[in-house]
Amino acid sequence: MKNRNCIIRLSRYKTALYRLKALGFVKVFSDNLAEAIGVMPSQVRKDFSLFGISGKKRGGYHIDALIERLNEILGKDKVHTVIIVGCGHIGSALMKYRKFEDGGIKIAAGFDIDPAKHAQDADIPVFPIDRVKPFIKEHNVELAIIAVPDIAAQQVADMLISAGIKGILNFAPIRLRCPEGSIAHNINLELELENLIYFVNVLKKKRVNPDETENA
Amino acid sequence: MKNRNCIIRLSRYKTALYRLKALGFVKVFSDNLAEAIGVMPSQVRKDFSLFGISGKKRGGYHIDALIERLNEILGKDKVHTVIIVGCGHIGSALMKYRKFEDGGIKIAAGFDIDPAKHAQDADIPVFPIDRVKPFIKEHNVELAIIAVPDIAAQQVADMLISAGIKGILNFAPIRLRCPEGSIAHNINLELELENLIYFVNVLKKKRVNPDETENA
DNA sequence: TAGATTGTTAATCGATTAACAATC
DNA sequence: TAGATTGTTAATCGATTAACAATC
Repeated sequence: MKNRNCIIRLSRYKTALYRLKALGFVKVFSDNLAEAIGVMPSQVRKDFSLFGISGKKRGGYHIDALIERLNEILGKDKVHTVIIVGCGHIGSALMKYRKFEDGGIKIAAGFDIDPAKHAQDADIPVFPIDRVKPFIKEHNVELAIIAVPDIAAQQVADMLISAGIKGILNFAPIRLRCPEGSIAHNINLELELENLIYFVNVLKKKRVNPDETENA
Repeated sequence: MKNRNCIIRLSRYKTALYRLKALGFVKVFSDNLAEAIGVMPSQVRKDFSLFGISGKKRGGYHIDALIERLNEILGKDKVHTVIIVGCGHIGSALMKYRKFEDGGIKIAAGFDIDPAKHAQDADIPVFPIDRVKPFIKEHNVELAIIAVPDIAAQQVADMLISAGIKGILNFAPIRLRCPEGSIAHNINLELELENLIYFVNVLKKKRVNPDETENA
């Protein structure tokens, strides 16, 4: 169904389509897209049918139309404004992350508790944290990135949501709880690395003992 | 089975266990852990049985022993050395990321093509990129974080793997292909935000039309 | 003992894949 | 037309959940 994996695949199809387009292709078949992102052709057609995307039997899908439709589904047909709360190492790196801008995501401002981080006249200004609520309301911001220490994260999230934020991308190593009507996705960097370490170890054991193979 | 989700759950159990331990608890039941990370108690017991972790009927699991066992399974019973290739915004933020150090992950060095980034005497030194191969071999490094521009990422990955790297955590917005015996996990920041945007839009549609509800 | 909790087996659920009729 | 490709239905697969006997 229209679960997280499915939506992620839509993004990947889109990326692949931009590449094919740049290569001069005009239309594409489900096999091409399947191959490009590493799934079965029936998965591609299934995903598309879920969103009412149709091609032409024998003629495949028109790349331009498909990109446009995918962007529409993913909400990428308009620019989205995002604020970043917590301008430490991670937060300020994200403020300067180019792919956001290229992808129609506008980082409007940063907020931090530390006066040394404040920079009201910078390209992307950094304001004191107590300015975040009025800022959200004034600019109708719906998306926020949280990059504060873990102990502060839930409190910051609650505050942002009460001010009108609907979606949070959280880099603090804690799973945020959200009331209905808002949503948080968590990126836990240490967990990702820990996970990788596990699978590297599995790989190493396989080398030594190729019989006891288990799937990774 | 022992898939990615299962391993991620092990990490989450571990986090929850440290918290319970800090709160003074000594033993824990499958319900407590289930509650803590938001799964069913039978999921917890199933996960544990997959790794031969056993408790006492009626007595639950001993927290200290459980933490130790989980760390062992996850390979966290030893310190892991990691290098970072690409010391731009993201790369240098990760170099300073405290949670890695706290979690027994040692960032040994950074590497960058840009001489302006080099800092051979810094706390975590940054070397020219052509020093990476000898460095990997000399220090037996198996893990790398890639934070270079997307066009360079695959080439860098190939080079690292040929030098002995087994696991790559990739921040370039491209899916790395790896030969057998090595593995890459990809973190695509724009895709994460795009995904969040989609689910926020679903939420907003639900508000307007609560009937046509679909699962997020 | 009675009651609670594990460990495992069986049932359910949902997502992926295969198959194939429709049709260009 | 013959052959290729879609769109959808049915089959498969795997992961999660429920159930329950064992036992502390």
